[in-house]
Amino acid sequence: MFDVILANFAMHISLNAAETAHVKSLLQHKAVKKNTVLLHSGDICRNIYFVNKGCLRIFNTDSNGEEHNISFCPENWWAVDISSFSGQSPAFYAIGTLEDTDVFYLSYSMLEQLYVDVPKFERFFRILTQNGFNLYQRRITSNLSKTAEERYLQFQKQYPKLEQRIAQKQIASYLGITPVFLSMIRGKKS
Amino acid sequence: MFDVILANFAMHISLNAAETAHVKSLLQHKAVKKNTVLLHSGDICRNIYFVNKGCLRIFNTDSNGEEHNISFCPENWWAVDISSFSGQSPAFYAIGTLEDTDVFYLSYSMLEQLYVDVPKFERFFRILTQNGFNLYQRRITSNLSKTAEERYLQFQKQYPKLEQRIAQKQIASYLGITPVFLSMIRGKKS
DNA sequence: CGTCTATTTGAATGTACTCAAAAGCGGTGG
DNA sequence: CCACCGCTTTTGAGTACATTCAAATAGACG
Repeated sequence: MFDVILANFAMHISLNAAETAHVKSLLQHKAVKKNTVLLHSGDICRNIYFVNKGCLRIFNTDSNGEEHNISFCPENWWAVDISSFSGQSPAFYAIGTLEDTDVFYLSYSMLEQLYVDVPKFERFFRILTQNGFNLYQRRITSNLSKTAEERYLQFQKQYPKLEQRIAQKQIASYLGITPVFLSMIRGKKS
Repeated sequence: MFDVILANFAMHISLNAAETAHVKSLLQHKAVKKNTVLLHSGDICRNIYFVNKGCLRIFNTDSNGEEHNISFCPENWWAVDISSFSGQSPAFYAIGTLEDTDVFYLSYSMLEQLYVDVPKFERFFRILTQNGFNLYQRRITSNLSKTAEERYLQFQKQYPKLEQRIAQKQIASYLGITPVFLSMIRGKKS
């Protein structure tokens, strides 16, 4: 049950038995059906989610009512609107499921508690934020310099096998192109 | 001399006289000529820079030799390749001046020291990273949904007056368009 | 002042979009 | 289990946004 998330923690910090037991006691779990919204844009992001199974997306709906996916979160990824969560202010982004999904989550107050009880989690989430920062930075760079087709190939590398699990229109939204154009890109290589 | 950077710290943390004196003693200062590279891509990013006066850019040179600006850092901004700095590993990005620039900077070891001596700086730089994370996230979202012209108008808002200080080709590189096309956009509104 | 680089302008091209219609696929109810 | 409905994907034609190439003009710096 907890093995995936404990392995995730272990990527950046080492926990002893007591610390492991403590974090397990704070973690909450939820099974969520496909196409459910966990966080609505404008609401306060009260939880930080870890995907144990399934897939989330983080997206924004623009003034024309069009949704733009900024990130996919399959197994072993964390999802949060960092600005909303850290300031407990209204969210710019929404978070929703693309498949039936199992998440672990920590509320804001639980995480604050965890920081006090096991300070090394400060380090863990700092590294997580830095990695995300870096990932987005590079994504901007590659968006500046690459064509839609190149970005599509990069998506395939970054999210192996995910393409088979989610709708094309979700991928198109992530790439910043229309579903029609993505279909053409995919068509011409076979 | 230190007033701009102290005001910057004060945006997120409060320092007493002793703490202020301590951080002043750790901060190093450098005046750098226009068009100088402070960090070369591939080198290890050993310092985190604060722009006291002038303007930096953070950029990457792609495989075709083309430079892509990911960020401008005028007065009151911080500049660093966060991945390189935090891991003391080779940098993906380069950092250079667009004007004669005055920077304060902290080396990696100085910052580690500062974290030990004045732990609230952990908080300060965590917030800085979160803000950057958020900024880049939103930039990706807006790049997905907006035309070059809309992004240009957004650039003007985000960096007031900066347009007059730096070359058009730098702005075009930031927007992800050619200098030729930026010239056309600018031409048609007058 | 002269040289080098940046910017402007114009023409032709390519990349990606819109609109429209057809085909495919998934879920639901009979 | 099959038929139907709604949504997603494909395909095609025409269009708009942005690029490349080229040449002329303007600016910056020694």
